Amino acid sequence: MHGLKKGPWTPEEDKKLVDHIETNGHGSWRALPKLAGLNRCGKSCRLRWTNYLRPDIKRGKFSEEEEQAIINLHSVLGNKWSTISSHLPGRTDNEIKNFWNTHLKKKLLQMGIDPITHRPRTDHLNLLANLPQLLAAANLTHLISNSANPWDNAMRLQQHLSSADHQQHLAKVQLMSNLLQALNSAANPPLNLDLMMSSLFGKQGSFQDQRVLESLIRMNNSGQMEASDDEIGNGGQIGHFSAGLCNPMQLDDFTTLGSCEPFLNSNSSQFGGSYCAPFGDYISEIPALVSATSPERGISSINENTDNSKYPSAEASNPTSMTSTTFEAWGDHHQMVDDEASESYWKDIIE
DNA sequence: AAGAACTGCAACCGCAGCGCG
DNA sequence: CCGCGCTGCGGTTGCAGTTCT
Repeated sequence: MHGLKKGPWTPEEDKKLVDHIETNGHGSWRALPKLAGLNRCGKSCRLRWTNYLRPDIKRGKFSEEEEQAIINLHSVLGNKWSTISSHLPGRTDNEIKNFWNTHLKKKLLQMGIDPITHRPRTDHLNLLANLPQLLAAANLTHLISNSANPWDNAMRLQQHLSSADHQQHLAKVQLMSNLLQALNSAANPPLNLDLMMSSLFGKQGSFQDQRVLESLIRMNNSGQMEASDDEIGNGGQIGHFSAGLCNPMQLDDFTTLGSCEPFLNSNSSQFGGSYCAPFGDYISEIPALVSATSPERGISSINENTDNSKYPSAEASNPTSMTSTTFEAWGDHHQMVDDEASESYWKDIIE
């Protein structure tokens, strides 16, 4: 039909719509505009009502709990905004979609998490430069996803963030990252391991700490870490590793990194994820946020029980080719009770 | 102070699914 | 089974408000 009004609604139009629906219900949306005396299409009326005028709509900022719920639900459901909104009373799919696109997506990206796959990003190879964020994400996502009830997450998160122990680990990681930037500088002299160990970890440095550092230094001194032109152009970020590092022989040097649990968290060994990263085991310790599958295929694979190879493979280098799920990613034998509770919780939601 | 760039949100568009004749 | 109309959904756009330069 010609001449139908489009664009923002006026208060008068809103009133007409509300009055009509309150007295008659919406009935057929197509017929409604005529009955209500509105020069709008039915679709526009429906949208206005469901996204804005409905009396049960909750307006205002999303709470931490809602935020975590959205992240968890999105990791399982993908962009099923209406399904997600059905689990958040008073929130519309449009509002959640907007909130995701404007806030949560950016937040996850900043944490080094791919908002589509909910896994740590592998699209940029300068992983070391993002180590602090990745590890923070690993710790955070571990907290988020190990809860049987997502509403508990905010509390857990808060407790965790105040943990001095955790902050100490992050500080170490930050130091490591900074150190590696220095390693990658133009001067690049051979390095004194003992000096660095004492600087970084004091006399308390563990054997694991030392092994990690040794590996990094060995890489540096043997010239395996190179800064790309792009990264130099990016203000001298730490160099990425040459593609050759996905070669198993060279990866041998990195397997020691898999044992650096102090940098991750005390339970990091439970993460059985397996995707290619220049750091092999080390990065594979970091879990997906919730689902290790991309949302597009996540639901159908919830019940799969694929055996992920421990080491990077060509297939595993493609995040979208992952077959493991969240629940598998938590994997192995640790915290089975929590994991099972979590799995059933999300299964319930999906069903 | 002014213009540019960015951000957030309401609204629109096009498509898919469903029910009905 | 097919076509049609309706509804709901997800992606995208447009614009007002805010921040930056």
